[in-house]
Amino acid sequence: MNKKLYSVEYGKRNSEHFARVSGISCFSVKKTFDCGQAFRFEPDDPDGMSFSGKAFGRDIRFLQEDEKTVSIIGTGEDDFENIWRRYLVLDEDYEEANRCIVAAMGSEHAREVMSDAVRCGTGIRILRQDPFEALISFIISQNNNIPRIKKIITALCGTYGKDGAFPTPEALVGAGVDGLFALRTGFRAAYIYDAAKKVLDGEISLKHIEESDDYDECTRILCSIKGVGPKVSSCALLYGFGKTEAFPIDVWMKRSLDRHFPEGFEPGRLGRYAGIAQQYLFYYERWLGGGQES
DNA sequence: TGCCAGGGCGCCG
DNA sequence: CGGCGCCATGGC
Repeated sequence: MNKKLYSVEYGKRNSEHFARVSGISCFSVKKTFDCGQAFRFEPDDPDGMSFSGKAFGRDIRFLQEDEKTVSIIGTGEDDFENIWRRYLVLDEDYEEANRCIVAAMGSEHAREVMSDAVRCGTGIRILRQDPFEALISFIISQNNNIPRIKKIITALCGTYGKDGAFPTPEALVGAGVDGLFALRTGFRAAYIYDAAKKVLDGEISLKHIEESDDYDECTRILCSIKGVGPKVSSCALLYGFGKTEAFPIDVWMKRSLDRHFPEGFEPGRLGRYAGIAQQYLFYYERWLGGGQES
């Protein structure tokens, strides 16, 4: 137990500070930032070895040096320890998670399917994003496609965020439903507004949700926001609040479960690894349907 | 050009 | 409860 999962060294290159994380397993920058969990990152090269974007109000770049080495460019030691280590969940043992996920399946067939999904998706790391950003982002995601989600979030940050950071609850309430609607958010404008207002007023405490161990209570709280149902709620809890037992089911996941587990699927068996398993299945389903059959 | 998108709400049986 | 139309928009 407590085995060392990575080591880190700091440096400076071209007047930019960086942290180089080495000896890490199951970390693909490309898969992690291209799998539809974070919407503010874009590849810097066609191969996707490097992604740049914004998180926690900072400009940051993640560079895949080799299979077991990732450089975080634009951070010193303080930000690495206080922000990026947690954001990337570097202390999660993904090799152990992968074993547990396969072992948790109830039949040989299910183990084979899950094993394929794990092989396909391994390298994805479930990011722990800012709670408010995750909540609003997944409200925007509903009945929407990933390119347009990104576009709306970019507009939101550019118009109402300070220096391009994700907007505060106060800024979004200040925008008003009309201001949000003007950014082409459509019927989601009122939902975004309601979420921001409930957080700003203190009717909903994001900190309380973060600290709560009662998953059902967290769900009830988030679902009291207009336009937040089981799916948006579970995504926010998984990607923004560190509730790794969350198992969001969207149209892709429905297809995956129908296709591979006609006998039924019990996310509860996966415990705290349900969220990772869900992301593998989601990625696997999109890969199968995305025309990359090679 | 239509169908679809990391859904949820309101209404109806 | 379960099904279904609708919501606003644009990617493909």
